[in-house]
Amino acid sequence: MPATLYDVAASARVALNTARKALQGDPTVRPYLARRVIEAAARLDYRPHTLARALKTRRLDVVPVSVINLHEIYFGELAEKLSNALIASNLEPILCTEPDHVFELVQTLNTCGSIFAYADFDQLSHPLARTQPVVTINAPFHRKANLGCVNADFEGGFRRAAQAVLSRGRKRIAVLSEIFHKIAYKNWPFDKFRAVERTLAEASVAPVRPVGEPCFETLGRLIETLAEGTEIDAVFCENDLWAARLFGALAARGVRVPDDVLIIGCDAGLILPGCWSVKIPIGDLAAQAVATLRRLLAGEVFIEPVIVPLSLVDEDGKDIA
Amino acid sequence: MPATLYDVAASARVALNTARKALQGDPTVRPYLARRVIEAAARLDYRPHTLARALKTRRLDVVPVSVINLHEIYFGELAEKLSNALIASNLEPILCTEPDHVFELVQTLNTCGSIFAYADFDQLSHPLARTQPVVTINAPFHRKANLGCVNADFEGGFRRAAQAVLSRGRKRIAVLSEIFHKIAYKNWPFDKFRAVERTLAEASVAPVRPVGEPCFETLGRLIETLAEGTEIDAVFCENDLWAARLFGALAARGVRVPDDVLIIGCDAGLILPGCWSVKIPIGDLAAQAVATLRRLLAGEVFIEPVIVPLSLVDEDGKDIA
DNA sequence: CTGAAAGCGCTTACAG
DNA sequence: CTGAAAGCGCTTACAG
Repeated sequence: MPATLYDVAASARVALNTARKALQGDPTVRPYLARRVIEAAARLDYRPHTLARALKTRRLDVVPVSVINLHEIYFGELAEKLSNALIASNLEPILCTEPDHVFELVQTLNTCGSIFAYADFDQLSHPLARTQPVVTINAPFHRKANLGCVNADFEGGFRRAAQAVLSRGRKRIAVLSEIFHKIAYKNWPFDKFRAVERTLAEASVAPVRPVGEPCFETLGRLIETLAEGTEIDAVFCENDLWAARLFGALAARGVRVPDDVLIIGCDAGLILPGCWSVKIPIGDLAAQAVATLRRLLAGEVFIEPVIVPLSLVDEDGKDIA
Repeated sequence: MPATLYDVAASARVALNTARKALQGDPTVRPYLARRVIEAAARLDYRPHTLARALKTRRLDVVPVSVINLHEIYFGELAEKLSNALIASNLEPILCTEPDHVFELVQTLNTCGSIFAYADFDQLSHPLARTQPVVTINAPFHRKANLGCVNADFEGGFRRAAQAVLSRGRKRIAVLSEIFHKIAYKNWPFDKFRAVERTLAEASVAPVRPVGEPCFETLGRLIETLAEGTEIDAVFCENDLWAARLFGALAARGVRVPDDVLIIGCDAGLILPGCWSVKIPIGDLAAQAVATLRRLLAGEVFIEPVIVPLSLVDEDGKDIA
């Protein structure tokens, strides 16, 4: 049975409230009493009971963090960085994989705010913001009380990446992405590859893609197309893992990277020789998200969206102009 | 202000306790009253207050899960699978990146058990097991009350992998692993590559490695050694990411995979053409961990360790004999 | 500056 | 089968 505040007070021979004040460093407690209390607490290995406190104060310093797809390296790293940033900020992170689950938690525990790391949850995050601060990461911005918003600048990042590819004289440019294949032109707000398409269009370069489809959906399809003799000299991939798979498939067929085909991945976990990668500054996203949450908790109501820039790097992590 | 049980009872014109029983489906409540209560609860959008309940029952159905290094694909996937398995089992997962943090949570919230997904935390998990069930994943087994243990069979898996490599006639076998380089022979319990070494030794094959070192620490070092003319025809890598990096470095130098060098990765996230990978059944680990926790919660005190087998697969995910 | 009382929302005996 | 009372461990007025 762990010691309660009552035990501490009894052991220090003071009133309950005095014990509490002493432990919270309230200066209105006489020093010699405070000392007695603190010693008693140490002796009894007293720890405040978070539940009881939260029940009374109606506030648990717990922040549910919704991060889906933890098996993807981007989300895993984001979850880790968010956790660390919250702890450093004296908040208790609770990672959830299911966004609905955050919703439940918030209704049922007295959480103090939450963070959503995915675009598609307006219908969850907005009602939540009526009760308490919510920060979204890479979700569309809405000007709304208690709602913060931190976004990576996919548009700018991929525009610059496309320009860099064009500036190297590449004109037969393809996109390999299952997601873009599925949701292209569906008004998805963070459509990396639409920025690429727009940039190509401005340079009057038509992307290489299967007739009637927005891009290559599978690696097999892309390789097939190459084998049929269609020329491709650069490929934007959904992420670094797909970039590596493409690298492997090309290497197995004797296609040289980057001489024949330049490969551009994303997320910077793994950049193979000659490849490029668009780097998402995950640590910055996490830090900005927690900073925004802090501002909301401190009472700010409307906060402008925070935009975090991306960069384009080579295999050594060096910036590419 | 959310509705409380008191509100529901008042609205249904029954006593507090009757309302509670009705909501919990207690058959001793008269049906017509139960109906009134349930309707009132629905009308008021009542949700039981988890904190208050836990304060009284001294039991929160929350399971802290300690998973470090979430940015690594293995841990990310494990965290995700554990979360899903716990939710499916009606327990509330709380993911923590810091193991010490779990310790704090358990002392401070009334959690009902916890899961540690890393080997090195005996000094945390064992004291915890005095209070409540603890399940470790890939940690050394200790016969101890309230302590469950689920382990992947690294020894067997890598032994079979090494045998498969030998059976293909490869004799110049190297290991590329920063971790093994650091902790080899330090009694680390899940030393994948020690199993490889033993298997080679039994076949009287000496591993290829820098003089006086347990293995290659960096990719650069391995490539250098190859360039100097040392023959290597198979490399065990720490994981699939390093396998891919090695693949890339070899491809850039015109070395053929697997003809010249066979690459064996681990974790099966990413297997490039011609490579092999030792597959850790993460879903099974998670399922077994939750099942073990359930048994401990149900009152079993001593549980034998659960061993989950690994498999060796090729780029298509097919088993290799 | 200190201490006794009420109450957060629930559950658990227990009396009717 | 139903309902009034006590209490989980804290905090928050408030009286001394």
